[in-house]
Amino acid sequence: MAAGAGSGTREALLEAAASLLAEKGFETVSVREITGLAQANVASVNYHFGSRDGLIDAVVEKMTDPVNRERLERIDGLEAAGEPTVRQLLEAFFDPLFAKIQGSPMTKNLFVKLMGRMVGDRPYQFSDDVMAQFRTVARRFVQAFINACPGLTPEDVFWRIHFSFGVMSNTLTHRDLLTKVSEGMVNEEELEVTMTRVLDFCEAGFKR
Amino acid sequence: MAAGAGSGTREALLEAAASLLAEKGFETVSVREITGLAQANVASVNYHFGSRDGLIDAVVEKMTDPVNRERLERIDGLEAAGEPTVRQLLEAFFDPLFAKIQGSPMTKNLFVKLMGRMVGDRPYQFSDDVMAQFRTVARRFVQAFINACPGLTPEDVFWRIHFSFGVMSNTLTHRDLLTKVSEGMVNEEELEVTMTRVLDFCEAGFKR
DNA sequence: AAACATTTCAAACATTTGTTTGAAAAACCG
DNA sequence: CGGTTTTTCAAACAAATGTTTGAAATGTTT
Repeated sequence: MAAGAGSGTREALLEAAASLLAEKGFETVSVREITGLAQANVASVNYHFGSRDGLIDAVVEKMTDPVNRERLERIDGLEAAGEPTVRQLLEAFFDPLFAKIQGSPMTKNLFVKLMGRMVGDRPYQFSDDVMAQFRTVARRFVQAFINACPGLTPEDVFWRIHFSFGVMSNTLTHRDLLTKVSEGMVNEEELEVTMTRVLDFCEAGFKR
Repeated sequence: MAAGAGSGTREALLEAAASLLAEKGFETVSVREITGLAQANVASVNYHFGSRDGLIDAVVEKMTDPVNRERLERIDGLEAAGEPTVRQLLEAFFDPLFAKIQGSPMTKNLFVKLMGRMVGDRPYQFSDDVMAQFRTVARRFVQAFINACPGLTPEDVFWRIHFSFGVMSNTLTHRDLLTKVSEGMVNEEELEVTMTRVLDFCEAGFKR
């Protein structure tokens, strides 16, 4: 049983699943769509991942793992240097996501949407591993945000973090929508520009 | 062919569909789940609404129609009295939603989630009627927001409206999540209180 | 009551879903 | 090479999907 190396089709399945999940959400993508895109047999999903859910969990884990790891590194660095500001915390939390997005082999749009769905879609539930990881990250950041907002109650801070999450999720998932809806008033722009907009908006929301 | 009056099962189907859609999203709810909850026959959906999609469209239309109508009335009133502020516009846009939520025969949580999903879920597409209605509302509000933000470019304003939408959608759909995740730091609260939080956050995001 | 339209319902429709099977093919190793 | 494990694949599985059917039941009108 080879542990690290991928078997070709295994990787192909992961990649195909990722782009389809990004495009259509977690519930509506079928095994046959995935294997079709990956040019693999229908049974390969169950062979390599045990089940459809196993494949989805694998996709999610593969993306969240390095992101959450870097988030912890970033906040470590910030706290070593003093008391981080709200802006710094927002960047420490969201930047690793952008970095992963930018460096993705997938087309950017797809990857971005997938990331957005991971926080937005229900009733998809993360695996216990991923969930535990998120809890660790959350605890660290929540405490840091509270420290960075002396004028706000912890409850207030909690809600604003939640709101920022919502902005991020919605923006990642439906960024292209605005160009369509705006009837020419909003042009396509680089992801980085959009993300600065998001950070500006959220940072302002923490002011009191 | 009776036009206005509902046939009992017709109403039951609409109500059952609404609560199930709210709970599980647009894609995962089956016709048999709906008819089961409504205590109606499987065929009744196709008889009364032509198809599953027809039923979903009917549910959405029934909720969006009065909300969008009142939004237009509210902005009419505001503009008749002068130049509305950002806060007033946010309230004019979101209050009709809350009003409908509060007055719903459904349990609040379900209705709230359904409303949230209507802007958040993909790849659900509104019917052409509903879409046209939204476009009308959007045009009015966008222009008013632009007027209310002389320091911002139309593009900036557009994005911030989009962000506010995201906050609202995410909050409506996943409001209960925060209580679970916060590990006791955030208590359940009235919807109205949460909505004030949302408005505060969004209003701040429009400042420059 | 008779005639008509509307609504319900059990049963079956054809597809599609995720998963399993068992044998064939490929890869690996001594 | 021969033996073993790993991987592929066509076919079939049971279950669930939205939809259709045609006859019963109900309601309405004359």
